[in-house]
Amino acid sequence: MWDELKAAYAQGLEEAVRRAVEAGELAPLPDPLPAFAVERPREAAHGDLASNLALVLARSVRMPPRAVAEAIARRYPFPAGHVAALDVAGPGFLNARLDSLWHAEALARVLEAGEAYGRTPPDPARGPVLVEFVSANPVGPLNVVSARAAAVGDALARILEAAGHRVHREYYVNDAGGQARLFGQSIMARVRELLGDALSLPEGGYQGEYLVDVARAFLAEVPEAAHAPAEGPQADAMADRAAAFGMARMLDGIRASLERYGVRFDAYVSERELRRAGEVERAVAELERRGYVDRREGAVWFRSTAPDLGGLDDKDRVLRKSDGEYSYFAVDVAYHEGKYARGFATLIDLIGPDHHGYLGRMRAAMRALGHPPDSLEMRVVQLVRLVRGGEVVRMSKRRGEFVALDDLLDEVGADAARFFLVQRHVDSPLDFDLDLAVAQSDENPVFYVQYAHARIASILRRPEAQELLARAGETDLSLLREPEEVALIQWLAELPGEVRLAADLREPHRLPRYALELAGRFHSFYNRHRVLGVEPQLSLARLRLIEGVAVGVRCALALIGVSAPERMERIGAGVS
RNA sequence: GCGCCCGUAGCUCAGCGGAUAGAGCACCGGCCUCCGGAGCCGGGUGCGGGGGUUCGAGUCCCUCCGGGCGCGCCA
Repeated sequence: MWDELKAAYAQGLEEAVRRAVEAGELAPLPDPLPAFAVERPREAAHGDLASNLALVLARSVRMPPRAVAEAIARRYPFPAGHVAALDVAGPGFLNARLDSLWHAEALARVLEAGEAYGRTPPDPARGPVLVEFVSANPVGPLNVVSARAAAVGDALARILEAAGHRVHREYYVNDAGGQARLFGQSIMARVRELLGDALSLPEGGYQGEYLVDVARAFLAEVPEAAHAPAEGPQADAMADRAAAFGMARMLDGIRASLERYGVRFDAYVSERELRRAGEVERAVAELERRGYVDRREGAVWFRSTAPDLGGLDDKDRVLRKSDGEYSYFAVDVAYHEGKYARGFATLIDLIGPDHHGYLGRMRAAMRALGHPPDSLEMRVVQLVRLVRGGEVVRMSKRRGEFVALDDLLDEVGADAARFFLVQRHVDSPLDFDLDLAVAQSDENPVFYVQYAHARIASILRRPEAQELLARAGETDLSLLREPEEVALIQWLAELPGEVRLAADLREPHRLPRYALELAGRFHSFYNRHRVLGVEPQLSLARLRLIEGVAVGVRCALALIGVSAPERMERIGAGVS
């Protein structure tokens, strides 16, 4: 909403410059003026919009910036847009103040748009975006880093959609290869344990106790597993069956957890299926056809350091190991190539910290296959530490004492989990304070925001409010002129820009912050001014204002998958 | 050693090259006959160091210091 206004202001300023030049107050300037900025100042005292135009022009017209600014201000074509006043400040900024008509119009637009506020209609000219996230190996329940990836990835997808992109959410299932085999062997070790042998897990195997249940179920499903040898080809075959069985089971659990969490994928893509469909061979053959493959030391290599690949990678990568197996990387190349083949223009992967550094080689591969390397993006989702009572909670999947997504949901609920996990910049590590997340207090940001919404709902439910709204004709929103009212409207007007920025920068954490600020401004307003019990016209305008705030809260929370309740249960407020 | 990320208030973190760098928590003091006090208002300290680019640098470049991560024919 600010964008149009900024553009109008910029235009007005350019016009003012032309007039000043014609009047001989400024030296002649090139036709398209040099680039200058129009922005929202951080300080309210600096007006509603500020421009550095005079500072930019100072050098070429050889005048002090303030003098340039004054010349421009004198020639500014009022009335234009909704600028009510212009003044020169600081080193030569041109600060504009808006009139209350603009604020009234801004609020009216929020109310009119309702739940669609802040959303941009899809632009068919832009290619669809594929967001791949979580993609945790199906060897156990999701841990908290996956929970973070799920919250962030889903929020990012929602934000991109709101910004007018077509989005596809995908989970890549690593259900083949070395880890899968190890997983199957770990299950078989548990099977033998159930049959009375001492537990002997393979080197680096999965230690989680939950595999005992998997082993029991596998034994029930495939009784002959009891007679499988511990080693040899038959053992391998049985381990593969155990792996497939166990992974299917784990994946079901993962899907159920995600469902509880409110995160849905459009597709789960199986590595095993990719291999079976021959996509890996095809991708490797295509790289070879294009001249990026070497054979040496018994292996097949991707020449990612080839000079025409732009130095994206610093080392060649193995595609096919000397034992004849494809590397993880080769399969992933095939997977990514497939994403383009399916028509996606932009690929965004959320990856774990252990995949850091993976981007270069994958971009090199995509470039070798003829795709623009910049169209593949990866964001590292950093670690999460759970903190309880000021102490870090230790977690280890290998040792089986993890805290799973399900445990987190049991403890704090989906709203708090998602809000907290999205709140921070993805690539910085996050400490998740479990006590704070369940605190029924003002310190808890989720409650702070949800409370603001419930409070508004509560006011709107009151009979006096209902009555006013019911017989309301035209509401004069320009009655809203108190600083707290203006501050709320201006912040509401920021939402569309904030959504766009969050989409462009791939930074979902902006939305929880936005919501927090909105709630804060609402509480400040509410504490200072009465909505009901003032004169009816003003009361009506304020009712519309708080409706607008509720819309803003709902929109912001919806984009991160957090609910906006109409009521909140007061804990401990018993009958008495 | 090479590469990437990070270093902002006592703590957790924001900060689109702009003006006097902001929130929350913690600490101190105020505010309910009144729409949900799960709230509001006030109080103070900081950009790791040094160069550079710029009218202007927390933000860009170089360098040093400190911390994390990566550098497999693992996935």
